[in-house]
Amino acid sequence: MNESTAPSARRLRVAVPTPQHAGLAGLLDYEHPDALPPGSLVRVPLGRRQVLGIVWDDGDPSEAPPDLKPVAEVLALPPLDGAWRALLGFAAAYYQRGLGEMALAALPTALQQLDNAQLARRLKRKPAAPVTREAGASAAAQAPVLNASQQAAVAAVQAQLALPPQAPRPPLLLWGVTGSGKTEVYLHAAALALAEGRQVLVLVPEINLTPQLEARFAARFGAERIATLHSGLTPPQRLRHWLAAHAGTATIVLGTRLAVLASLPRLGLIVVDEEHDASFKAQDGARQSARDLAVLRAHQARVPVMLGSATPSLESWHNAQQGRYLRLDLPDRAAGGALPSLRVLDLSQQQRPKGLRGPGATPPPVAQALLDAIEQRRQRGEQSLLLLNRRGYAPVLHCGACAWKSACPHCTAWRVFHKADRTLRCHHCGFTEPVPRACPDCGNQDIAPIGRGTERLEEQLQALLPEARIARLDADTTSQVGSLERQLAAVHAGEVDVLVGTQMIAKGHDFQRVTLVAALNPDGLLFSSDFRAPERLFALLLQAAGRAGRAGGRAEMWLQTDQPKHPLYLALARHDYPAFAASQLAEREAAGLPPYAHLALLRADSKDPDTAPAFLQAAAEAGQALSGEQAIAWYPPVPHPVARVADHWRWQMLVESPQRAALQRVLAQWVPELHALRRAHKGLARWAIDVDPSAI
DNA sequence: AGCACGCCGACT
DNA sequence: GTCGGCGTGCTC
Repeated sequence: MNESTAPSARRLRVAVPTPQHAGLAGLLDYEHPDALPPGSLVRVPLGRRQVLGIVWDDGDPSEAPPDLKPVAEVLALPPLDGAWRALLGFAAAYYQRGLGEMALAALPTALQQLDNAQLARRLKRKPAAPVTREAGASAAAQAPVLNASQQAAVAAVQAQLALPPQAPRPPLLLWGVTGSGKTEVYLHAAALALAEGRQVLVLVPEINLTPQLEARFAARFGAERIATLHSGLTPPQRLRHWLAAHAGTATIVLGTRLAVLASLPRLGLIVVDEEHDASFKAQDGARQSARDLAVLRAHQARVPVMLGSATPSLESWHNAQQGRYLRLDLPDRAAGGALPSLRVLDLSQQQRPKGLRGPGATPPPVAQALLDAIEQRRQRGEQSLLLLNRRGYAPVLHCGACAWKSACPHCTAWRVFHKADRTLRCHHCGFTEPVPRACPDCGNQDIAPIGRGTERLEEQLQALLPEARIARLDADTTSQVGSLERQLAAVHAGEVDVLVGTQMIAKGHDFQRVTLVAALNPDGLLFSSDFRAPERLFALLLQAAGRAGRAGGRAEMWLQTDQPKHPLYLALARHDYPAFAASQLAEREAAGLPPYAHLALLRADSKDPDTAPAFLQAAAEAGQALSGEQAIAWYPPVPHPVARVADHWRWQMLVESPQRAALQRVLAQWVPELHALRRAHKGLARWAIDVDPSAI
């Protein structure tokens, strides 16, 4: 045979979006006439459909299957670089997912529908030219003068940027309270990376927080070089921004957790703001932690990563104590004004406000002393912020005559009474019905709300303070687009005296005229079964305290509690995060929890009550039978804290090891067995492994 | 996961 | 007689 005329097709190994559950390795072989560089995006046939795939490498020709299908189309895009592929390869292995599934999920979905003609049209519409090195440097020069601690933090980034590639770069943990000037440090650090012609990735926990940070970056560096990436974008927007990052025309990429897997060919710096925030851990799909992947990505790319927080995660704090991270402290409130002083109100000692006394009366939402303080603020034209972490009118309805309660027929949960539209709503499955006029069981007319949500708080407070202008901010009042901005504008304009809301009001937004912040019932989180609950509570309360007027000198934070002597509140009153972290770390060590142990959770659910626990039991036995690893603890299956949701029974089992590597090895052996086990448990609806779960 | 094929109940 | 229920099986 004549080699020069025979079309010698190349064999390519392509990552395709086949979930690991399909039993395929994730890489499938295709042929193509020409060599294609790894990272090339291709359209390939898979079964009866065509899918987007990523060329991973040239397969070994000696083990080629006989009949390979040809690549259908090669997308006219620069290939994804080796650093990106290494990151995705690690992430897929670490979180026990298929490589193709993981890699394709990181690409904008709109990319899958585009053909090359459309792609060419999109690429032609180039955004404005990237700012030159000189412009980046001069922008930094216009920036405000930094205080000494801010300068030290920026210098740490500068030093790491100047290191030779192979030198170790410990992640930088920027510790500073609200108002200490973390954002200014990010901006200066970004200017340094931009001045070297590199891209900067900035991660924030929530979509709500992107606009204000985007505005700060745009004002400093120009809007045209910024691309945002978050789930609030339309598919075409998301594609446009992703392409700008991939092409390098966007030099600042700002987004939520999904942005950590963006293609950034000239990455020079990663910033993770509010690094402790639980939103960085995905609760679906591969359940990856964007903060952990950011640290890994920076390490692989040999670039600095800066994690910022007033209340760092215990993992990061521990890493700093161990010398693996470098802690940088911003001790002062740069914007002026001290943190508000904390006043702990012992609820058992407090007088009930007038008008809500007497037998059978609902417990008062606020003690008389707090009510007086709110009224004083109102008369001075200052604002108060009331935090109640429960939306709706009342968490449950109850019949006074029989035992009926507003249970959800599909979940092990109560349906919440929403008075505004007179519905009972399940916050787990969404099941909604009109409120019954009488008890569905016995016909009794006397069905009463038990407990209090923000809706009821607003109503009761209005009765106690008839002249106050009260507004409410929670998921129910901000569901429409633009309504959050509208309501925030009203608060800023001084049209509101008292703002009532869920934790939404504690995050990110500055309220200059607020001089009183009160947490009305935070005790629930003190005794939650979630081992991270105290950490979240401390962060939430300190963050709420930070909302109060940075300018005004007499801001106060009040806290209503039945546990006035609880160590968490005492540490909070002293603004003493290190003491709190030390006590939490001691508890974690004693209990064998992260960061002293590494966890993986196997979750399963089934429509019938028996299949999920039976599958997990078999999985636990299969795990215990695995060879070798000594340092692994296999725990028995237990029901999920909310045992049934949307007619599915949810169970989970925990695997724990003091060594991350040992856990990883055992998971890699275990997962193939789970695929086989799944086939033996027919009624199983779904199962998933959650590596480094946020709660157990 | 998709998307087929493949056999058993209520409808035009 | 068909439309469609989701059980089972495959995708280089």
